Amino acid sequence: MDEASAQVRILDAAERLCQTRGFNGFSFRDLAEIVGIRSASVHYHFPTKADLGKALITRYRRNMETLLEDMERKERTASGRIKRFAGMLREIVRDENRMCLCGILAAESGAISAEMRAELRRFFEYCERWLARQLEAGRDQGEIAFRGAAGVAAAAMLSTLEGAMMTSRLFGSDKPLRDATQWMMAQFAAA
Amino acid sequence: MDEASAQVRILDAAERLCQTRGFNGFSFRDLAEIVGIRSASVHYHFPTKADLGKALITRYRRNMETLLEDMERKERTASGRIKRFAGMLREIVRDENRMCLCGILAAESGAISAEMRAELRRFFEYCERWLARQLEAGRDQGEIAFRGAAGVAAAAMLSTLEGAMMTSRLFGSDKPLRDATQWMMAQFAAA
DNA sequence: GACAACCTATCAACTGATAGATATACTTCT
DNA sequence: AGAAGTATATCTATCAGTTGATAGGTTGTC
Repeated sequence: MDEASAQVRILDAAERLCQTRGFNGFSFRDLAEIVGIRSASVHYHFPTKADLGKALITRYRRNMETLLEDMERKERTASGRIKRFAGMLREIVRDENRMCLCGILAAESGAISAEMRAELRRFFEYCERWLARQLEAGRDQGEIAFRGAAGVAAAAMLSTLEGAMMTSRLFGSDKPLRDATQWMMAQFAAA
Repeated sequence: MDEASAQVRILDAAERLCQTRGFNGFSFRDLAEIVGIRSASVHYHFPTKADLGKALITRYRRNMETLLEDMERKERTASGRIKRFAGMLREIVRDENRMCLCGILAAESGAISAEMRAELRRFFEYCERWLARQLEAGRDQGEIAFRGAAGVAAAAMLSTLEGAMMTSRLFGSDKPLRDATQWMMAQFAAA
């Protein structure tokens, strides 16, 4: 038996399916089949699909927050931390050609609930703030160079990575994402 | 009455709906209702949804090719042409918060047919080649500066723009895309 | 009379969602 | 300790609505 609770296993299955097929690309029955229960039991844990979607994003964001905060302690240089962040995204693409959960949901943002959208925004805002913090720290250390506001650069960075994930997925290779990461790091390299 | 043929009006409606809700976010009946015919008639023009999707991408790509080739004649500087390209994307976001058709389909690429995916790749390859050509022309003129292969820079550029479109859409504002465009142009500005 | 472009009518499959029964485990009371 | 009650998590069965798709009839034009 799987040790994890049904709730967790439902979220795991939903996350993977959403990352590969999009939010409208899987059903409660798909989840039920994977988890090994009936679709009514999935509804017991997440009454509506919007509830499930919201829980999905919240968990994804919290997990990302934990990972990034851990990284802030463990990785010494700012550019190292940013590279590791990009590496996390690369792992997602590598594993079954998945897309960032929030990236695919942002693309589908016209087809999801307002609550899901609000939660999504929080994810992007958090990532941007984190990246901006790394950029500023790197600039203070003379390790990273850039002109203009750190926030704008961080947003552009995130856009580049999310966009490159999409392309990588489409071409079934992590090369576009690797290239984009390298190009981007070069933009921020101190002269 | 609308002058355009039913086929064109179906594609117009499908394009808009796909850009806002994704490929799984609209039905043959949605299209029929907008165009003012019955869903069976939509199937007459496009037997399956994959057929429709493929036609959608092909038309979008051909249209983009025409626009970009025209632009190559009309706009004198390379940076001007690239800015105009970004401006085209901005217009899409501004108009009902739409997303680039091929961007949203790339995000959903796990949920579409192999034929659609192949057609999608052609779109991205074309855009990348076009951007790379502009970058090289700009560098020759001393108007644009960058290190490394033009192809890699062009791919990164396209990723940045597509990613920023996603973010703009999510936040319901074209500011992220505007900021990303400006940041990107600054990266390529000749010193 | 042939063809293109539409129509009506219908299909089986799938969708998200609900009502209500059942089983199991933990409290609480005698 | 044992009975009774309660909460949680699952089940079966079913719903109405939507989906992509098809068969076959109708209309209008060259």
